[in-house]
Amino acid sequence: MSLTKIEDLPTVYDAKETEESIYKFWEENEFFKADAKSPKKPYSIVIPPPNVTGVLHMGHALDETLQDILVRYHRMSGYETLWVPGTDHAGLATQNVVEKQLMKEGLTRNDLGREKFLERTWKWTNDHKSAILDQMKRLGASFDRSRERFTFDKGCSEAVKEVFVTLYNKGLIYKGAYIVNWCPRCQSAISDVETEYETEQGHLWEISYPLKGESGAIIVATTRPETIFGDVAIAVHPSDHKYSELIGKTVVIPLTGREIPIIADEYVDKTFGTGAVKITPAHDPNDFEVGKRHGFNPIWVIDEKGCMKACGEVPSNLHGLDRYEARKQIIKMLEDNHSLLRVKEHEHNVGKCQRCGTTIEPLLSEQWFVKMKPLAEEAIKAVKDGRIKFIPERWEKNYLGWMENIRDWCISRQIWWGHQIPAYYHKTTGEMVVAKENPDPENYVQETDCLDTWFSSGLWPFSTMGFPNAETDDYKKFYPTSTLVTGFDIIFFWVARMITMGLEFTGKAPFSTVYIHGLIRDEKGQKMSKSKGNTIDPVVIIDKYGCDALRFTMTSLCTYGGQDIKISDERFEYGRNFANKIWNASRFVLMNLDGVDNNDIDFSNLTIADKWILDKLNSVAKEVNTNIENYRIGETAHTLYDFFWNSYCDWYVEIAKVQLQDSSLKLNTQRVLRYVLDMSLRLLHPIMPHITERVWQLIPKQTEFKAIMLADYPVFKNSLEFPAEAREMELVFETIKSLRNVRQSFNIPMSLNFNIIIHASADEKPVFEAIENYIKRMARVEGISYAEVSDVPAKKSATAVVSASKIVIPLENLIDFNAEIARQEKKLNKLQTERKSLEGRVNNPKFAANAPAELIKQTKERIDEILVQENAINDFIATLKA
RNA sequence: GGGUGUUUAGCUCAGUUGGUAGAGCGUCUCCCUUACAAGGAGAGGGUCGGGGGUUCAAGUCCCUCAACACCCACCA
Repeated sequence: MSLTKIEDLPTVYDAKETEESIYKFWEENEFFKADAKSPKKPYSIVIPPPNVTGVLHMGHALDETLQDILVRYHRMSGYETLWVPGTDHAGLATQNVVEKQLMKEGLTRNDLGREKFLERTWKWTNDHKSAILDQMKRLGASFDRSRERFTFDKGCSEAVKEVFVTLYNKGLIYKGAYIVNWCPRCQSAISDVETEYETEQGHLWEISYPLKGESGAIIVATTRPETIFGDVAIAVHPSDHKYSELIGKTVVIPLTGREIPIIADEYVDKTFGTGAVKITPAHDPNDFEVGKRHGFNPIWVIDEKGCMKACGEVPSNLHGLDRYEARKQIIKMLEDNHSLLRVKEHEHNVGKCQRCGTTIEPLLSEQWFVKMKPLAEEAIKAVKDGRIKFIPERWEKNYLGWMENIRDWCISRQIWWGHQIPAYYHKTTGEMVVAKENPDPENYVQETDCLDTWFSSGLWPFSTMGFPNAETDDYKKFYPTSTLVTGFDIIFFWVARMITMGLEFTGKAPFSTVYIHGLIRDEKGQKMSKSKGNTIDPVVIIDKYGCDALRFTMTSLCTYGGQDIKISDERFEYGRNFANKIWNASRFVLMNLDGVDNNDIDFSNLTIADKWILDKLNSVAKEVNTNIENYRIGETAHTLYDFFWNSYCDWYVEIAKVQLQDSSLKLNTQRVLRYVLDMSLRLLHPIMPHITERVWQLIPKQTEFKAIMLADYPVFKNSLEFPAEAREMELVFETIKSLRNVRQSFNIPMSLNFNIIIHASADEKPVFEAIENYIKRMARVEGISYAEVSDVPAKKSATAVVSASKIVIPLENLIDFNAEIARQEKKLNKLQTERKSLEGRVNNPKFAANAPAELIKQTKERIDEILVQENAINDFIATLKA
């Protein structure tokens, strides 16, 4: 890196310039590359692969930042760290994109045919495959691009085939006809988790089915009258007296006249609708079960496009009609026929395709399923026995609840873009073979269905490490992975399946911790979505505020409970301002390091301020390590912000300005300034990688590290503990603060330096003497003299009680003495209130009996302290009034 | 119907073994004090959703009610 002259550094931090050059510096030096042969202990994360069709959004920004923080922290903490990047082929999503392109050309995928369509989709994919990962570079992501993977690459295909064939051979994958969620737009089955329910205002139609051969009818309530042609029976509850006479009789379907029986089934709810249900096994999951129980053959009346089927069961005028159009027509026909008795408003939930929002059609069809129950057992156990831990813990319950009631997973999709199911059918006999390769391409054709895209993502933690080959260096070194970072919205889609598959195929939990963070929402708490137009583009934020500002702001908003995060554009000013603070404080330090040597701090020549900041830094290092280890990332950000801004900048740097004037202290002060800056930057680096690297490269020092990202992460050290001095510094702060308060209260201009008299207690006097220079400079004090605590303070003075001492500021005619009396009385009041409350406690015998001795001691000490201060204030007031 | 989360300063939210509340922004004063006005100094502001309980002591634990958000299930 080129070392810019300190004096040339701009006074405003230039994020753009910094981020570009710094990221390039890391990449060119291959600092992100992990070494599978390293003797260091491993830490690994696999990225939740973003869709190839995806564009970087705030959710990624948060997810990737958190991963990068963990990765950078562990890298600096001595782990051989690997972060595997990659993308997901996103079956349906990608297919839709390419189909849309074709549509513009007036083509459909069928015009091209499977092979040509795949060729085209591959081309599109190859053009876009890495775009989103390139965008993630803007986030500072330190993933190892040399290991970039794709869920549809060769290795992943191998893994998919291995897993599919094995599960099939174990009887855990089966093919069968079941009701699935069918998306008429995507023209494919989708899984249960891909179906989202929305409450809609609909209707409940009551339709009369006349009895065959006698008068009377049974009235059935339905929300979907268009399915009546697929009815195979009317069901009533066996114990429903209303209908007991009718069970076993035959009714006639209105409009077509087909005859169906009335049956009894426990499934029916006597209290809902009319208590009689039409049974349509081909188009309703519950009806399918009922139909199966009673041995009915399903009748299809709606096709894959959501249109009425052109079959004998459906009146010919409805053939090919869209389901909703057909519904209208049927209502009319039923009305004309006097079969429609009543229409009621009815609120109900309607399933929608997660991807396109189309109302799903429950459709009986032949699909492939994974038998989940047996697989789930181990996945439940692994979480229960702690092999896998969820952070925050409450998601465990969520996960377990789902796993314990898991249903089979429909994995086949009627699409072309994806892992084609490795099943082969004999061209003439139809015999099916499931195998990794076609046993005989002459005579066998492959199953046309593809797998759910989550099938391959479910293998991600080990397919990226070389599986099915368990002997690769990466697999041996980095599998199982350490932490999985993701949002709660894909626990079922992805996390649960990785756990299941990982345990089944590698015998190990694919990761030990699942760190679940909240979702990013807009300032009103609404989900961000393109359709709502409330999205915030991370790239825009980075351009405007800088990547580190984005990262810091988001990180600071993360809570341990994983609450959702509300953001708005202006929020990022927080991070930007902090970055600028770091920049300017660093500039100050760098500008004041002239003549400094390469030696470490001389511990025999430390001032109490030096000791205080070192002690503080030390405890911050301890806290930060603990917090990161425990996924308290937000607290980490707050701790570092507070330390750097409030302790280092506001106090230590100001004090250092005093010490730098003293030739006996200058050199060591420079070393302390440099050391604390260095360590602060290291502590901050995982959260704000660019600015810390940039500044760190400018610090003149001897170090074996080429970059801050490779430097040791600061940890707690006994040698940096100075508890006594840290406490003494409180006197400095209190003194200066109260003097500033006096100045403000009486509008004394900064230009006017006043003298003070310190009525110091015996044990505090030496401390005051040691800190005289700080007080003088930071509170603008001209001269300091001393008196006994017991001495009567001068008249016409403002006063401040600090600890056991009092500070008197003779101000002659400068202040309004009535105002000063009021000020003192207010303070007195506050103290008295506190004392009374404390005394009440101490005088309570139960408190004395039950409270810890240490607390009782502290309380008593505080009371004594207050009494001393109260007396002092009373003295002042008396003097003023005299 | 089942479950989870939220309710703390004007706004957005922190607050890990129970010991009388914090930050950022905003507000009010003052200040361009040679790192930083994206800054510095000072100030004001809360009966921690309501009610009850346990305890010497509750924002923190228990019960209950209310409002809001989300998840799961899905009765035609």
